[in-house]
Amino acid sequence: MPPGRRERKKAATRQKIADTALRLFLEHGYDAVGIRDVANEADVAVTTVFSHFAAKEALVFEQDQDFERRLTGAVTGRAPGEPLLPGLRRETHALVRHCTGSGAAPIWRMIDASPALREYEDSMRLRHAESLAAAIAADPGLSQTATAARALARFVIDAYSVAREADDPEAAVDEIFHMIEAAWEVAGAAPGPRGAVPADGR
Amino acid sequence: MPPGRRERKKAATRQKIADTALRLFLEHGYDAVGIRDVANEADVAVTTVFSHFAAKEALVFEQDQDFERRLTGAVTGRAPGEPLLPGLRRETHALVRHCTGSGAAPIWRMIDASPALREYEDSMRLRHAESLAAAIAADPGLSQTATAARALARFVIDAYSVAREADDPEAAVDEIFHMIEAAWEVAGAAPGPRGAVPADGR
DNA sequence: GAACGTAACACTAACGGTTAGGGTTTAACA
DNA sequence: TGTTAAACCCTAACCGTTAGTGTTACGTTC
Repeated sequence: MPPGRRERKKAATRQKIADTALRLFLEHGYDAVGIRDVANEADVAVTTVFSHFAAKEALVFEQDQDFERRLTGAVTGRAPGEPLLPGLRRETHALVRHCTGSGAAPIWRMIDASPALREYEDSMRLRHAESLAAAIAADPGLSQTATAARALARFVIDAYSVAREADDPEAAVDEIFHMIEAAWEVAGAAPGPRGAVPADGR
Repeated sequence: MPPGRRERKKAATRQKIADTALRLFLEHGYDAVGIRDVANEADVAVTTVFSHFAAKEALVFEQDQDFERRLTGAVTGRAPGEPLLPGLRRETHALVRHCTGSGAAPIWRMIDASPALREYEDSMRLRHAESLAAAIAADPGLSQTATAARALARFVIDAYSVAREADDPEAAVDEIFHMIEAAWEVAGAAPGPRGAVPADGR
C-alpha cells in the first residue's frame, strides 16, 4: 500500500520488532525479557526499538491507535441528528468482544500479570477518554457542557474497562450503558451553567 | 500517639524523607532531583527511601491513603437506610476543595508538569476506585450488581478527577453528580441479572 | 544519472530509578 | 540480660531509556 520503499522498510522493521517482542514476551514472560533481548532477536539496535515505540510497554499495545480512532469515529462519523450513545455502545461492544476473544486471551493474561502493563493500559485509556471528550465537545449538534462531555467520555471508557473484566462482558456493557444513558439524559439540565436549550452560545 | 519508640522513629524518618523530597522537588523541579539527592539531603540511605515509599512518585502523593479512607468511609460509615450518593458527593466536594486550595497549587502545578507524576496519579485513582467499588459491593443495604458497583465507583472517581481540572470545580462536582444520581437510579433496573426490586430502604 | 539532503538505523556510553545481598544497630520483650 | 527482629546502612548491580555520533540508503533534484 505505501508507495515508497523507505516507508515499507520502516513499517517492516516496526512490525518485526513488535512481532518478535510479543513472541518473546509470551514465551518467557514480560518481565523476563529485556529490551536488549528484543533488539538482539529482532536484529536491530536498542535505539531503533525506541524510535518505533515510546516505551517497552508500548510493544504490547501496538495497535492502540485503532482503539482511539474507532471510538472518536463513532462520534464524528454519525449522521446529523443521530443520537450519540447507540453508536458508542455498539463500538464498545465490538471492542470488548475483540478483547475477550479467544485469540487475545494469552495476551491479556500477560497484561494482568504485570503491574507495569496494567498501569500503562490505564493511562492509555485516559488518553482515549481525552480524545473522546474532545470529539464530543466539538460536535455542533450537542449542547452539553465541556464538563459533561469529559464526564461522559470517562464513563464510556469505564464501561469498556469494567465490562472487559466482568463475568459476562457483553451483558455488562449493556448494563453500564443503561446507566450512562440515564446520566446523559440529565446532562445539561438542572445545575449546569448552560441552559437546557440547544444552540445556545457559550 | 504511637506507643513504641521504634514506631515513632520510623514515622519520623518517613516524614523527614517526605518533607525533604517535597522541598527539593518544589525548589528544583521534580525531574531535576534524583532519589540519591533526596536520600543525601534527608541523611538516609537510598534503600531506606524505598523501604518507606514504593516509588519516587509516591514521595509526592504521601497521604493518598487518607483519600481512600475518606471515600470508603463515606460508604461504610453512614446510618442504615441512608442513601449512598449524598455522602459521596459531600466527600468529593471536600476533596476537590482541598486539592484546589491555594496551598496545594504549586504541588499540582508540579504534578501537571510531569508525565510520570500524572500517570502515577491516574493509577492511584484506579486503586481508589477499586476500594470504593469493594465498599459499595459489600454494603448489605444495596441490591445492585457487582458491575454496577464498579461502574459507580469509577464514575465518582471520574467526578473528582474531571472536576479538579474544571474552571469552576465545585460547580463541576454538582454537575457530574447530577449525572451520576440519574445513572445510579436506573442501576439494577432493566438489564441486570439481579431482580429489579426497587427495594426497602429508600 | 550524479549529487545532495535526510530519514532510518547502528554503536557506545551513560543516566536514573530500583533491587538484591549482606552487614550493623537498637528497640522490644522474655 | 540475652535474644530476636525491625529498621537502617552500604555496595553493586540491573534495566529501561536517552544523548551523542556516525553510517547507510532512499528520495529528490538538477
